Amino acid sequence: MEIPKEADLSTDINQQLNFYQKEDQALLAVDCIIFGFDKTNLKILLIKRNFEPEKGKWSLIGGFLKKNENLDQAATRVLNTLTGLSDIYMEQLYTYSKLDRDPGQRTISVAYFALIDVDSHQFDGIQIESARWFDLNEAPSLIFDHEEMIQKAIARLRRRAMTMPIGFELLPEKFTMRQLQNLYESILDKKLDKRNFINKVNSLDVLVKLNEKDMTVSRKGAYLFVFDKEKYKKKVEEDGFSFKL
Amino acid sequence: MEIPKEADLSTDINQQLNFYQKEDQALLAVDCIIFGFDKTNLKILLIKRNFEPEKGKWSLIGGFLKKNENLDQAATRVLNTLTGLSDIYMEQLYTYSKLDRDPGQRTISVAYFALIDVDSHQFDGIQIESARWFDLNEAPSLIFDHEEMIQKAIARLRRRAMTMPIGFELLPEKFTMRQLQNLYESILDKKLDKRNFINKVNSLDVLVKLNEKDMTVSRKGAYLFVFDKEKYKKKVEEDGFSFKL
DNA sequence: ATTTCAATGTGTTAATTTAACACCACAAAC
DNA sequence: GTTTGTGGTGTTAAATTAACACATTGAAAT
Repeated sequence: MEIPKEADLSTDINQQLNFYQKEDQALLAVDCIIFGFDKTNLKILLIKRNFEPEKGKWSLIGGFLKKNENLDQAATRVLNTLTGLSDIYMEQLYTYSKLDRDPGQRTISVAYFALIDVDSHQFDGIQIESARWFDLNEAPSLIFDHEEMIQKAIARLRRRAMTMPIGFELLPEKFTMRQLQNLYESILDKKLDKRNFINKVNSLDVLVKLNEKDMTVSRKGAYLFVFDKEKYKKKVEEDGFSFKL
Repeated sequence: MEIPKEADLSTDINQQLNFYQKEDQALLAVDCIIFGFDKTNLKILLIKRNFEPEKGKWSLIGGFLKKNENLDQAATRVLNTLTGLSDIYMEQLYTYSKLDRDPGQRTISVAYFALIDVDSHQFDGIQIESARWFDLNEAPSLIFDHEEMIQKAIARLRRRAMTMPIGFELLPEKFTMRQLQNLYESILDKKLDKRNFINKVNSLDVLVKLNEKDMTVSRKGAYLFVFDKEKYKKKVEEDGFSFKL
């Protein structure tokens, strides 16, 4: 469906009628809160803005909705354009609409959050020359309402992590128990008991222990695990099983 | 902040610069999922559309975002205009952006859900001549993606009801334990054990039992309770207490 | 006056879940 | 062969949740 520009309206007789033509229009943006995990810490990806307004300040990556795409597509496109990444877990978070949130022009922004494994995905260097990973607590101050967005994203991530197996989006395919626990400790921002954690994870019965060790992590090495997506799906369908950590 | 029309852009030199002027604009709507409770059943408020497109079909109440208001204000205004109600619990739900979701014109819609007590709030009759409360399972089929919105709203309401004391927004100030339980059973769509429910509610210690009975409800009558908002707030602040039902 | 009825109100116990807790094993470095 | 850092493993107490049944009330019907 076309959105005729205002100038086109009068000549728009053979197209779909425009029932709402006297209503105000607005600029719609998407901003992406990108969480990453580097086997130890939870991080977010920020860029230094290279355009006005607020050029040179740190911000979330973002872009504008185009007339021929929906918001999910816009968020995916923005993420892909700036990082080269595709096939990433993304979820709509909240829509921000304060009148003066963007001094450049009245803009409504739909925030998305994304989860990626820092180590497995190498970015195309050109696209991210001004991008950097920041530890959650060490992030610089950001433009507009981007910090508010991040706070909400963290809260959402926490809730999701407790009830859905999205944590695995942040890990490489093979991971150690300790890495998984580190991830959850980062997300929840609290220490967990090692034995209770393992017991709990094992009771969910959706991990497969490999006959393979990660030797980089200690003298002794640590067994690697993979998340069994199929088994998880089957459980959800059959027993109405739900991931609760 | 003004949003200049496209036609104004060339003359817009004394105003704020428009950095993003070549970007597409879009029409932004808000739609409200209004939940009500009539002491027995959970209901939603729908209206028969009296304008094109889809005139005569049932829909959520909705309206367009104006350039001088944010989305929360738009949702509040829409609700107030159509029902006369103000001071209502509202919460942003999700933003819908499928390209052809509204055949009238490409429109992005931000859904809000609202909670009101059916009996305490009498509507101004004129504004709602075409509005009706429907039982959740008896709702007619709706225009656009409004049914999808309702499904999401129900899911959100369920989650909220388990962790925040928003249920009380749906009840009159004074209510019986049975009404409270009916409400939760409606929201969760399952039967709860009477004694366990009361034990749980009492253990939260945020209700005050009045020396007053609702005699309409049975021969014997049932004690009335009120939710002690102050006590609740104090608990949240002091002990980090969280409402968990 | 007695009975009926429909709804209220009230506690205990078993089952499950969660939380607390400590020691040995291994392999590399020295 | 001793030290060192990390991995790996079970049990018990505490807290929470779930299951469960019967007496009370007061109006209405007889």
